Amino acid sequence: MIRVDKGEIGMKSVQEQLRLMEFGVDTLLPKEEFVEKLTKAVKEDRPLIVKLGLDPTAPDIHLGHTVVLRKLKVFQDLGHQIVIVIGDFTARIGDPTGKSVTRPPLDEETVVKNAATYKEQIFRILDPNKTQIRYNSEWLSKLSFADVLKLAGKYTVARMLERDDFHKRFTEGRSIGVHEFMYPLMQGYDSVALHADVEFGGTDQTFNLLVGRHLQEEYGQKPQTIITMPLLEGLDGVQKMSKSLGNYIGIDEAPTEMYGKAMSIPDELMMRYYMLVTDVPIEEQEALAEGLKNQTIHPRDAKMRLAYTIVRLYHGEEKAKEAQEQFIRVFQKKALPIDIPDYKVDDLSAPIYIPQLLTDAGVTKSNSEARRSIKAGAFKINGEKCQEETVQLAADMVLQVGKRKFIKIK
RNA sequence: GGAGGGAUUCCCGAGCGGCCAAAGGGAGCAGACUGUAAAUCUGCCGUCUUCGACUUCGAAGGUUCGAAUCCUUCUCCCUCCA
Repeated sequence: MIRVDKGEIGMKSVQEQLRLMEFGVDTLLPKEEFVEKLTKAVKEDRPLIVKLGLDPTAPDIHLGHTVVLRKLKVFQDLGHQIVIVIGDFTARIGDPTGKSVTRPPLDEETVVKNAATYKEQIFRILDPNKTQIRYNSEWLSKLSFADVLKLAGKYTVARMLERDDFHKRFTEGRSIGVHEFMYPLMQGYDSVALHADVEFGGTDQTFNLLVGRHLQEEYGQKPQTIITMPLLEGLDGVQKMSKSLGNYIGIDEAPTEMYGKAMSIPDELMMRYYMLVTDVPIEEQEALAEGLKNQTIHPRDAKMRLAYTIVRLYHGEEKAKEAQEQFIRVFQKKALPIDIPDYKVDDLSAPIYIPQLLTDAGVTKSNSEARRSIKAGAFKINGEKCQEETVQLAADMVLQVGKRKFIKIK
């Protein structure tokens, strides 16, 4: 059983809490049961135990991951108890969700390392003093084979096969390891072990979350409420944000980088980003949406505020301001950025082969790419287009490739 | 266990002895236009100081003046039968 701090739950009415909780969620079910639970919690001044399970696979958190974390933060601010379960034990199987093949298990060292990185990044959103971190090996590794059999007996193969990805793999003749069936059961058992009142996840987690409900009932507990958050589309506006697709904004990225990336999201996604990855109050979001609709607010300005807000959340007010100024300077006024990275050149006395220099400086990936850029007219020296490959350079010259890559010769 | 099909450049996908660094599409990059949005048009899209050279078509060998294309072995994937 989980230890909980008391005393803060009654601060806001059930109605008010519900409004904040529900904003932006994909599904919350079952609703009435949750309202009942929440009402009781407020009355008894007993925080809800809100669980989020994380698989310590990819340790770098991007905005897509923050969707769920932001909502948890809302719950936390309302006084509820957040419990992050790091699936160190389940990682040995690998969540089969959405996968068409069996995932390779992670070794222990990687799991530990990833978990540490995770924790650090999670706490940039959640309050570490009010968040519990648990590892599911804590209870799962203690189960005997008999316990496991009992657990496995609570669910049927047919129901497992209802799950879309399993179903697909099964009908397509792809292999499903028996142990993969255990994954949802283990995740569900986490809820049992923690007596979770609520479990969060992405929409792709729905099945696993439901298994948790089922198991809790089987073990004589009140089943948890499940809340799923939408998957955030990436910068391309189509596919979900993910590192492998390169369409993400990492929460560790530099302020200007973050700001720029945020400005490049499609207009249609703007309000969605506001809703899912910022802390802008609901009323203000509604006002913005209204303003955009009747064209009293320029989409660019709304997006600038979004970009500003995102940077502010991870780097603070000051950096956000700087990033915004930089953006206006470079992209609206087409001036040079404030701090251009220096690049030392040993000998400026003779003309220099530019492609090599650009590649060495990390501005282009290869000499060939650099040559192409120069040919395409994307290369500028001090703002002047230059199509020569070998150029006599001087100190303090600013070389530019494309719109956003600059270096200053030293 | 048996029979067959396949593996091509970031992805999909043509090519099936020379004209192939390899069609086409997607993604990406750049230019114009803009609000670093969208849409559109244009160029690029293996590496190399590039009218040339070098390394690529699952891996290793072989045949040939010449192979992504033919042969052998190996690895992996798929389909059907049991």
